[in-house]
Amino acid sequence: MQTLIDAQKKLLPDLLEIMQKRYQILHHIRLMQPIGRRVLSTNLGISERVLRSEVQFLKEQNLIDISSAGMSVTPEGSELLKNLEDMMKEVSGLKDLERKIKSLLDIKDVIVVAGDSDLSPWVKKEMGRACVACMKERLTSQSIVAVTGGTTLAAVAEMMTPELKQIDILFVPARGGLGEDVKNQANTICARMAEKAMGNYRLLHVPDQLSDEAYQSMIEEPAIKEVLDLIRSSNMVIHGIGDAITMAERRKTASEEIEKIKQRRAVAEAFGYYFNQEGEVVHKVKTMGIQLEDVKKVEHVIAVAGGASKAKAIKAYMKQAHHSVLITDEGAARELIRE
Amino acid sequence: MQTLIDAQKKLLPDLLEIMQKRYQILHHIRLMQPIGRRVLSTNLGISERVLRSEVQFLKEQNLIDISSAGMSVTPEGSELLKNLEDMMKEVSGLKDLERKIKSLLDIKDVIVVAGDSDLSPWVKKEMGRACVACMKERLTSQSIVAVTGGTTLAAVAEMMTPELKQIDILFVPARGGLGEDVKNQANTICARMAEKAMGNYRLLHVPDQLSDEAYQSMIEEPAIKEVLDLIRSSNMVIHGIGDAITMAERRKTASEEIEKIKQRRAVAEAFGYYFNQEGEVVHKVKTMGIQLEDVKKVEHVIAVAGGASKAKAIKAYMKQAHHSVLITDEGAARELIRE
DNA sequence: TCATACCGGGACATTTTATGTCCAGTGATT
DNA sequence: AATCACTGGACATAAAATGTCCCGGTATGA
Repeated sequence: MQTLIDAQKKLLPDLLEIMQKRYQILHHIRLMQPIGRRVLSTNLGISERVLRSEVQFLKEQNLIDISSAGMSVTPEGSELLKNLEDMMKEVSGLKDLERKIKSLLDIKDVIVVAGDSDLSPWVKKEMGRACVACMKERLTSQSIVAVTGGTTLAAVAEMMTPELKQIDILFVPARGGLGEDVKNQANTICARMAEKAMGNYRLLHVPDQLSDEAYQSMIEEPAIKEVLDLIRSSNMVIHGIGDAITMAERRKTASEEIEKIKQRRAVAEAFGYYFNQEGEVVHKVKTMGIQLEDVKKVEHVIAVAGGASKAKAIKAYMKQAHHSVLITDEGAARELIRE
Repeated sequence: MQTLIDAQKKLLPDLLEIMQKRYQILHHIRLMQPIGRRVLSTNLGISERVLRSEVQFLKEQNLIDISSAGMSVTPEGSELLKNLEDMMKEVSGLKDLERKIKSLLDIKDVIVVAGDSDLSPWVKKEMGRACVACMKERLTSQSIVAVTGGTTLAAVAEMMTPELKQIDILFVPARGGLGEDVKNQANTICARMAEKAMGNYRLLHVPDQLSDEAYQSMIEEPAIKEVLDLIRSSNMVIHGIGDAITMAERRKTASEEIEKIKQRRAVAEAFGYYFNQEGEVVHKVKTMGIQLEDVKKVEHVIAVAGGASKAKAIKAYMKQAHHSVLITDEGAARELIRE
């Protein structure tokens, strides 16, 4: 296939451009459906008129439906997107990025989606979609999936779709409260994801701040203990990666702790752990649930994080996570390579 | 790969058309280089102006060179042609033809090139090129290649190129004089092919008509004997297939022999043997060199013949040559299947 | 050495296609 | 009922493709 694409690049570069344009349009429609021409055209940065011509074409090809509510892709269009995804990545150089980053960070697998989530919010959704596809590839029957919080994971949850094959999936939050907004808490996301996947879920109801005694007694609670056991026996973990300072500040972290984090030069954060540039743990939020050493034993670990601003954090975290799959975006990927 | 192309076709319905057009242009340029626009455009049946646009494009892509002598393909263009050959065949249905004919005639391998050598003379060249490629695939070091005469074989010789790998090839004529024009005699073609291939060759200088005694004494000649031994130990035979009557008439065949050939319903001819519809030998020209039973023992036998008019002959001959590889053209192939 | 035929490429009219611009009609939502 | 975002028709205009003509250069053969 590689040779075919290379040959096409030489023999019809002009057509490949058109193809990319149409693919991108279809892609965006799927992402934002139902959507109107105006919004879409400004989003894609092309004039409304040319979008209109293309849209008409896509409609004639039965790849999209057009209604008064806006445009949306047909099953056929969806199928097409799936079939062309790899090739378009190849054409646009994303595959190349993936290969480079995989060898640069020396990790299991890398998926790079187009765009930069710092600049365009929809890129997160795209990462979410990629993550879901990645999950489905790796899930076997009777899986327990542990998820963390964060806006990126929220996007993953939003893009979740029910599994067609009869697979029982149980979603659990990876760790207890880390001090986030309700919307971005692991519990919320866990429930949302399970709902979208038509799977089951268990939650971990633990207050953020706990005295040691209370902590010990909670652990002994049968209801809690059961969930904790499930978490520890999960065979897939999906988590985000954050910039250390940003995360610490977003959470209601005590100022002395923030000081400590800064002093120890933490750059990355993931499921409550803070890492320095070398990938060493310099701080951890005290809460129950999965621990770093547990994660290393989990079969599938998928890290999702994008945006040029997170490149440094990704690099640092990945230094100790060669076992993981990384899902990121073009912005972060290019930044990673540039360094 | 098919799904990829199908998907591409949905996004770009005329992709294949354009690809085929450009491929065909490049292809023809290689075949007829150096060539000018006018000749090429009439040959391809497209207007000179659109050819000009395409040619300009190909030049910009560095696929062809343009000089005052005409256009010729660059090494890069040549590489591209090679890479795309299989796929273009698939697209244009030639691969399909190959498969059908292979099973229809039940032979080792079939290569079909585009066109009909009855209608366009350059198709012979194309078969020649295919034959050369086929030879190179099968040749090992230290090969002896026996070739016959005929215009088709002359085309093969013209398209011969030096072997890059250090392979010693010795060319010999398969059989002695069969009564052809000097230009199409096995000796001539043998020498030409060796020259083009930068290989060595031996010739077989025997008069066409010989009395039995003279024949016997010639065979004993050391110089002749040596060549005959080489011929019999050859590991590749390249030959054409002709229509029986046409061949008999072209050669200075005695009228009583022609009568005999006609009476016995010969339809095919190859290296001096005449075959009826069932593939049975009904006559043979008496000359030295390789015999039919020798041919059956040769490792690689390649038959080259094209043109709708030769379909019947090909079919007949192949009935007793399941061991051979057939190189033919679209015209003959379609005719073969139609029957 | 010269004539000739073929070569590429410049120039421009003409046709076809793509794009810009404006706006009418429609269905859903508030 | 009013509003809003959506589609789709219409038409001018810009751009690209194609047809047509011709020129100067160069290789080839007389």
